[in-house]
Order: sequence, then C-alpha cells, then structure tokens
Amino acid sequence: MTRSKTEIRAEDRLSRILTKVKERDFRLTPQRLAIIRTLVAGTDHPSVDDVYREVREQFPTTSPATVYKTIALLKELNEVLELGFPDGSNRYDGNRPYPHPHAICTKCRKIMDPEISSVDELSEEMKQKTGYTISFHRLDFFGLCPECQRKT
Amino acid sequence: MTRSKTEIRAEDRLSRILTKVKERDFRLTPQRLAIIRTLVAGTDHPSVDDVYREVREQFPTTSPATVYKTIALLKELNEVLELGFPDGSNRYDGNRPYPHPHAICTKCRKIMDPEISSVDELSEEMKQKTGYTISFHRLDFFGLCPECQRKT
DNA sequence: GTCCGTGCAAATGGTTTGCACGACC
DNA sequence: GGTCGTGCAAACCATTTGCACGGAC
Repeated sequence: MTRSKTEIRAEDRLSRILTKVKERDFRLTPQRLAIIRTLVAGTDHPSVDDVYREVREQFPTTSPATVYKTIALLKELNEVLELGFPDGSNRYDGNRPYPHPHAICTKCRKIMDPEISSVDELSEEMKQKTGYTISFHRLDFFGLCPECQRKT
Repeated sequence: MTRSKTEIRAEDRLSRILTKVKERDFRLTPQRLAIIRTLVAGTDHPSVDDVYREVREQFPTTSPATVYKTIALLKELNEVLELGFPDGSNRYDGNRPYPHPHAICTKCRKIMDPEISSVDELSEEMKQKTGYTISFHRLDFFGLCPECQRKT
C-alpha cells in the first residue's frame, strides 16, 4: 500500500502531539486520542460538532464538553489553530497550528490554506507604520470557491 | 474655531449616512441619530457597550437592543465595519466602513488602522493560488501597542 | 490508590426576538 | 392616523463550569 504525503505528515503530526501530551503529564485517554486523530486526519478544518459526531461513532457516550476540553488542551500545547468566527461557527486546523492566511467560501464554508509569499512583508509594514510588536495574525479572505462559482 | 481634518471628515460621514437613512425610508429617531453620531465621532473602534453607555447619557431609557438594531441597520447600509471577535468583544469602525488591516493590542485592546500598500497584491495572490473570487477580507495583526510596550 | 478526565446538567453572556406602547412621518 | 422604532423581558445557543463517578497511571 502506497501512502500519500499528507497521510505520512498526519502520522508525524499525531506522534508529535502524543509526545507533547505525555511530556506534560496529561493522561492519554481513548477519547483524547480519538479527538486528536480526527483533528489531524483531514485537511478540512472541522468544527467542534464535526469532531464530536466523528468521535461519537467510536465512543457513543462522549460529550461535547470533552471535545471542548481536549481542544483547549491542544491550544495550550500550540498544536491546533483555532479559527474563531463571531457567529460561533468556529473551525480548527490540526495540521498547521501556526497563523497563516485562509481563503473561506462564503457559500459552502470550504477553507483553503495556500502558501503565500508576502505575509512577512505585510507584517513588517504593519509594524513599521503602527509601532506595534506584531506577534501573530489572522488573515482571512472571503469569496466563492471554484466549485460554488460553477454552481452559481 | 479651527477644525481638524478628522472633525470635518466625521461631519461628512454623518451627513452621508443620514442621507442614506432617509433615502431608504428609515426613520430618523433621536436615538438613532445619537448612536450614529457616537459611531462616527471618534477613531477608537467602540464596542456595543461603549456606544450604549455613551448614548444612555442623553437617553437614559435607551436599551442595548436599540443599539444592536441600529448597528444592524448601518451594516445593511454598508456604513459601519464590524470587527467581530469570537470571544464576543466586538468592535465597530464607523469611519472606514470597508475592509482594511487592523493592528490590535493584545493588552489594552487599542486598534489602529494604518494605510497599507500591499493588500491588493496579497488578495490577488490568494485569488491566483486558490481559485476563489475574493470579495472581502479580514486582516488582523496582534501585538503590543507602543504604550503597552513601555509599561512592560 | 490517587488524582485526573469524562459526561451529564446547569450556568454563562453577548446577541436576538416577541410584543405592546409611543413617536416619526 | 398608520406604521415603524423603542425598550423591556424572555429566548437563544455555543461554550464553560460544577460535580460525582470511573479510569489512567
């Protein structure tokens, strides 16, 4: 069986996170493992409810509270990026837990993570013109994804 | 009495908005006028509660609901920019109601609006690399403002 | 065996909604 | 005078918290 690059990367991500969890003396429960697996599995920026429904297939008694708590743990470990939206439709990136630009479809809510070259320059320009010490950012671009453009 | 550029601009903003309100056959109540005045008055990106407390000095019976409804009206008229944050600490920009980058102090929450040259190029790069049709954006840079840097 | 994590239920808090009175036009 | 806006209170809903049981170590 051949493996794609993303699958291999996902496994690296998983073991990296599990190591961190153990190092910090957090317990590795089956529920936590399932939640972390789900967050690292795809490139689809799941919501809390997405993760909850996925994990509940393995652990039918799992509660949303546990998902929230595990995500809070991963945030503390800097191993998940939270994309909070003011309407409460929050999404999570378990693959690239550092700030980076997102393209967000206003219709189907699909999120993409392109590699963008000029982010550092923009950050530097902000620093110069405001005097702020920029430590992180949030860059969202909204519009229609290719698929939703076709359907219109 | 001399007037600064920002004062003159604020008056232009006000009359522009009032014209739009009347054109669309919305009623110009004293409460609405006070709320709109507060939103275009300063450059300090007030919260709903900031506006509420300010307006309540003139109209002690004003309720938060009225402030929310008026802000919703202004959003529909594209005359206020909402900076929603997932923790509920939403802020409003009545001076530049179009998307633009913000520098946000993580300590005192002060927000600045520098003129940034390379936004259009970044937007274009996103469009090229994702195939999305970018129609608006949200660009936030977080760090310490000059004042909070000194206090640290 | 200890203590942390889970899962249920209740609390939280900014925002929205329903409704009756009052005011803009 | 008709209808929209106001203001009060209740509803809303994702998330957080309290607590007792059960499981990781």
